[in-house]
Amino acid sequence: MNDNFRFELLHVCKQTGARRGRLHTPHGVIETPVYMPVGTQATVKTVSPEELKELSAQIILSNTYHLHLRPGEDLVAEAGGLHRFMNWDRPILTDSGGFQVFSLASLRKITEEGVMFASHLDGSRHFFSPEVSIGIQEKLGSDIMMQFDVCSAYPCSYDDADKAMRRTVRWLDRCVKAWKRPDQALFGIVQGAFYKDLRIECAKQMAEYDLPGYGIGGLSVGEPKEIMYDILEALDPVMPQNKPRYLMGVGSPDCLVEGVLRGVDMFDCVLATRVARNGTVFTRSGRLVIRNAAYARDFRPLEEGCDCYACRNYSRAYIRHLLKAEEIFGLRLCSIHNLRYLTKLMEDIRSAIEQDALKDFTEDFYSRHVRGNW
RNA sequence: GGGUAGGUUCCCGAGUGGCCAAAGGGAGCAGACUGUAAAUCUGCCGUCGCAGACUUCGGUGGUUCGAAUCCACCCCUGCCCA
Repeated sequence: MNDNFRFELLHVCKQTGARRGRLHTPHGVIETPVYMPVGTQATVKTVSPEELKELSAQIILSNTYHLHLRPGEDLVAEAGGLHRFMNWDRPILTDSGGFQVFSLASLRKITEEGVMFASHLDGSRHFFSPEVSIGIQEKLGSDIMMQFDVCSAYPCSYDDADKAMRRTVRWLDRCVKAWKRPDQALFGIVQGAFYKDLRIECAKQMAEYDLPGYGIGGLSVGEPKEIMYDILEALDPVMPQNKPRYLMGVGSPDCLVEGVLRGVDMFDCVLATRVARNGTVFTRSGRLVIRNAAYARDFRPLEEGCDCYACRNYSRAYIRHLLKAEEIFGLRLCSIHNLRYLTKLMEDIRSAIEQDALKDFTEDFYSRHVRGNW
């Protein structure tokens, strides 16, 4: 490919094999492993770009399907592209709409040519194909485009997984052919559901395209975590060492740690911001349902020692009050905290890798979690 | 003082003889959430237990096999008139 998206593998943790890398893009460098906040509709819900920078977000996601429906890629292009439109000058990754084929399953029909959607907004019909998705993403002007893929569910029969994986590979081929702009990267997406042989075959086929990076899709769709970890372990040795690996839609703090341990470089997840809006925050000792009555008179910050804007200035009792009173500021404070929790977690992970101490870090991470989940 | 409309489970508010522990909201409590159709969704919400039992609809006393619902008196509240 070109040098716009050079990936440097800076260091491999001697304790764990985890990767410390650096991905170059036209809008700046991304230190990996990285967590990417999700801004589906050209905004990370409740959080401004300035706030995202303050909490050290390096890159954010946006979404092809959603922006196509509203406001439309032509309008975004007219605004000068997605970066200018939303006032975010750091890298942007756009998902292809493939996930909406999965999550809006009741509203679409898939054929080899592509997918016909009934818009979730007004029922109008929209056809997506590899070519259409790439065309939209080019108009949006994201730094990293994702291929249009077929994400299978859990559970999934071998036959269905096999078909979805092979179609995804064929669609990658079409995406590659449709892809024109050298200032945009294209990532393939490894599918194959929960079958290691399919996953490995998919990864090997996609590696031949020598893309700037590769996603791992179709995980964290309801399967037990151990199954996801198994798949990641199977993929680690077969995915290109010199390219970033992006585990799509993951995740919770513990899944980020486990993913890095298995060779993943990039993550995105709505969990942090969604859960924040629903009254739960991440802490080093596990999740805290901050809207619960237990915190009504707790005047400590969400997390002692956290450097985020919420923790520097407000108490649990105040934030709980805001949430109970349905004040928007509460949603913002929880979102900011959760995003900062994850960006800080990744900073610490990067540092641990550099020091060949990610195993120690992981043990410490779990020793703090009183509840065992997240 | 007269008239009138009312007093229902934390609040609002349905219910006007049995299908009522009592609709529906709200509040409260808890749970879920992983490439965002999510500031959403689900559950609990008189008391104790599995079933079931028990105590409730302003108060007291009646009518009735049976009353939140009918009758009498009393207490209280809103509005109108004096």
